[in-house]
Amino acid sequence: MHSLHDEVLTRLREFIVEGNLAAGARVPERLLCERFGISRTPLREALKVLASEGLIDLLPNRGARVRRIGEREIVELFDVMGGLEALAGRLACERITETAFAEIERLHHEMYGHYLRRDLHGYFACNQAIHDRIVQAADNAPLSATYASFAGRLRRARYSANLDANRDRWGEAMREHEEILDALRRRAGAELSDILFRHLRNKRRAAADREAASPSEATAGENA
Amino acid sequence: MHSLHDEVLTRLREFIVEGNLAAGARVPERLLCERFGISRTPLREALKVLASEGLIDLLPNRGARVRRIGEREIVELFDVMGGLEALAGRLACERITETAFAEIERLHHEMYGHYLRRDLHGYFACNQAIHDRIVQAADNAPLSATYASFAGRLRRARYSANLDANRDRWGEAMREHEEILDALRRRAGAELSDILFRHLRNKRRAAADREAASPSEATAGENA
DNA sequence: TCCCACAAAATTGCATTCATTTTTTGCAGA
DNA sequence: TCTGCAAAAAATGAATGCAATTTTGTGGGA
Repeated sequence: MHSLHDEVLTRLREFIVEGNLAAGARVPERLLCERFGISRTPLREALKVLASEGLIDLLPNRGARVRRIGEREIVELFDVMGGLEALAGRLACERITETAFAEIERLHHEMYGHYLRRDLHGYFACNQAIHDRIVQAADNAPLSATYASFAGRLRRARYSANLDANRDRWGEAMREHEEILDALRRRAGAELSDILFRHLRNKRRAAADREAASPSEATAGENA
Repeated sequence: MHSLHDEVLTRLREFIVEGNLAAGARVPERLLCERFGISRTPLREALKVLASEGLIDLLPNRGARVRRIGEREIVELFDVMGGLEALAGRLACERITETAFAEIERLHHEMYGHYLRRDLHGYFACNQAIHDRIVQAADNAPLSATYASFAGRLRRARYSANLDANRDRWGEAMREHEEILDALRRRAGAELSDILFRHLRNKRRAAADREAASPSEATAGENA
């Protein structure tokens, strides 16, 4: 689709998710119009959509502001992600093909290699790939879309459970992934569902701990 | 907020969810503008949002059409609802207050009364209320919003698992609700989560069976 | 009768314009 | 210097205008 609105929507979403605008900052219509080389109409349409996605707030007569995500909301978003992954795992157990499972297994072993070599970057890439593959294997379009949307919101909050700062958690996460693979191999849906939710919970806890240790701008000035 | 856009969005969403527009039908901008007494700009903004919510399709240069929901997608939506309720149940076990639980328990007994009296209408009202209370008890804003959105999409498809046509299912559903209340009472999160997902699965299956028995316009002409 | 080409009408996407509201600026008075 | 207020400037919300695309209607030819 070569719709101007859609392109602006995608680009603006990317722009915000990537954190190019400070939290709480005004989203300057005029400036963005110039940046994208369009008039206000399509930009405003995109803003309404982004607001419905929860990325920005729309204050009546006061324009759009990048949504400020507080501690509380991050916890809530993590829990929803956990619920969605739990669902994905359960559905994946019902539908996953042998080849798709083999691919996840391969990624798992590759990830283990990164773990042994203490290669954080490679580990994260595999980790993300595995979770994405599980969602893909669930083969449920609305689920995939919702998952992507929430992942974007969390990414905007710049919350990466940086294991480097919390090495104990790394081993724990690796063990959890062993359980994940095992449950998936046995196609134990309910079990995998439970493991995945707890996995996300632990990830959230690790992120929270890390945040408590070195608070970033995400928490500072939250009630400004 | 007295924003024209927001009011139009809400009204138009309601209008579509309630099924006032036939599936696959064109959404006539001009007509709706007159009906709502507004110009095209705020209406078009609302259309973009509704498209992002999955209620309508936006074809480039061809206007908006009410989204046609096929069998496949209904199954997918039911599964997501199941996943969301499963999550809500788990979170509710962690956070629910005694008074909130007591209210659900009361609704449960009231529902049981309707069941005994074969009062389908009262039964459904209580049933819905219980599920809503569980989501409320989860106390998670993004979850509540997502749940409401999916509920709307399913409602648009006019899928009510009409127990009247499938009396066997009624008893089964009632037993499942006994399990739900029991797990919630024991604050058994993982268990409740599992029961709720299976509960929705069974509801979906009942709906599908009923649909197979007497196919409505929702399935007829799906590939038109 | 059926089919296709072609022009008229309607519809869409986006830009521009206009009225209101908010925000900033400037200045008088304490 | 600081405060309060009024006017200017800017920004927002919505309507209108305009070019481009699609849809509809009609007539000619097979």
